[in-house]
Amino acid sequence: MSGPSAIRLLVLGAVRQHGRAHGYQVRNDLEFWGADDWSNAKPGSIYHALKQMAKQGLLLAHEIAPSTAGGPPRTEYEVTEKGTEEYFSLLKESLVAYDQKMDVLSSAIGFIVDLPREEAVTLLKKRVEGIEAWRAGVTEHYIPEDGPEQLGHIGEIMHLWVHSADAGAEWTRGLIERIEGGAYTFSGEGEPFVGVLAEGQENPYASGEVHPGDRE
Amino acid sequence: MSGPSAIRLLVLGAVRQHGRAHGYQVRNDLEFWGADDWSNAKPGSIYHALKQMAKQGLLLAHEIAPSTAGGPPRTEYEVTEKGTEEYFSLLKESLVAYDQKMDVLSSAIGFIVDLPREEAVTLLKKRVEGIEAWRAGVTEHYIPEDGPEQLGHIGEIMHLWVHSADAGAEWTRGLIERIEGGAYTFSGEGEPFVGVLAEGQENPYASGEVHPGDRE
DNA sequence: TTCTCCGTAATCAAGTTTGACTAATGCCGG
DNA sequence: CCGGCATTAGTCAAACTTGATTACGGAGAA
Repeated sequence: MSGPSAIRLLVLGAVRQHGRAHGYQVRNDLEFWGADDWSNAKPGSIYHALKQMAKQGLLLAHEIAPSTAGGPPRTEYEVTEKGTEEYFSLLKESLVAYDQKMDVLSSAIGFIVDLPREEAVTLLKKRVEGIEAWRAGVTEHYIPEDGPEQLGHIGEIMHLWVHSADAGAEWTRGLIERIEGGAYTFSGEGEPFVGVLAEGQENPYASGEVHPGDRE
Repeated sequence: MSGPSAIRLLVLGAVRQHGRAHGYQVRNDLEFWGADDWSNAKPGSIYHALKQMAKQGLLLAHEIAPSTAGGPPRTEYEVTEKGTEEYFSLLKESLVAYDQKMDVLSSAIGFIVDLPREEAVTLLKKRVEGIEAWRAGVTEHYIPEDGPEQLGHIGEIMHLWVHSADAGAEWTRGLIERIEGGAYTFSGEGEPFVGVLAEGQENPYASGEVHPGDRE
């Protein structure tokens, strides 16, 4: 398992949308997305990912003089060509991979409009097929042997996974429909939707206030 | 977020079912459950959890002479009283916590029969309530402001989460019904279902062969 | 002016996760 | 009897994650 990682995609995508961004900017964007809630987009992970990807040549680091607004000297990053390749590869993988890892899928949805509309649809259809194949495999693998119910309550675990796989497939089909129906603005279709905070814009979802129902 | 951890519950529960177990046994049980697929129950994590919990007094470690069947000297573990407390506390928390963390829930389902039937039902009902509260909070928090659709395709992420929360609630309701309908054997109801490998029994789901649909 | 608090930006140490690796023993064919 | 090879059991370094902490400058209070 352990397919593509959510932070890498998130960080790469956030930097890319800015053209050039420093860690704090990325951190703010991801908070704006709510990604600190539904993925491991915590400060440490973000800065780590930035450095790591810089070391791997996916990002180019520019050391910048102390910022105009206080704080330690900051580093700005830019996505390299290799980074762009990695970005699209991660994005496509994440859309197709059936991992039950919602953070990865969520991240990919956030960037899905970076693809051409038909490609997005194709990938999502592949995703549905993947889920169906997985479902067939699992039910066959875990049920028969000596007839069902040999598993006792353990079977409920499989039940849970299958149920939520079905829900995932259903949601995906809905999304495909909406996209085919013309929703949203995809790559090459004019003014893209920008999901990042403009310089100086306030973050309405800034941390501190916890959404109701969240546990600790 | 970051509620209860799946490995701790899994390891504690596995050791408890054996009465006394060494790491490899636990590792095999969890593989039998498929837990290495749907949770981070990899060897390193298991041995780490064992040592950690021994240090914390939840497990008692017995150093044993080299095993009868080859390999390095092994350590057997036993759950202490404090460990039992932790176990039930983790189990209950995991059943109720609405984290969208399926590994935690799956682990808890595996041990749910360690609770009395009515308590299991009560906890699951609390779980449903929790999901509903979360849902209400999220939809309210992320939708209005300046009317919906301000989010563009980003709204699809919330859509996804809500959709799968609904699926989770539905599954939980189904389970409650089955349990109330008399399914499975719970604590204090006679011969319990044993979900571990007997000494020397072969593991039909031993690793190597990947289930169809799994990615890498 | 000086002190303190706040927002910005990033680092750090402690803990966790990973999967490849080691090591010891028994089994089987030649 | 001896060399591989599978099995059993566990270790380890490298990578990742986390939350607390540091460091800096500016705004306002005293």
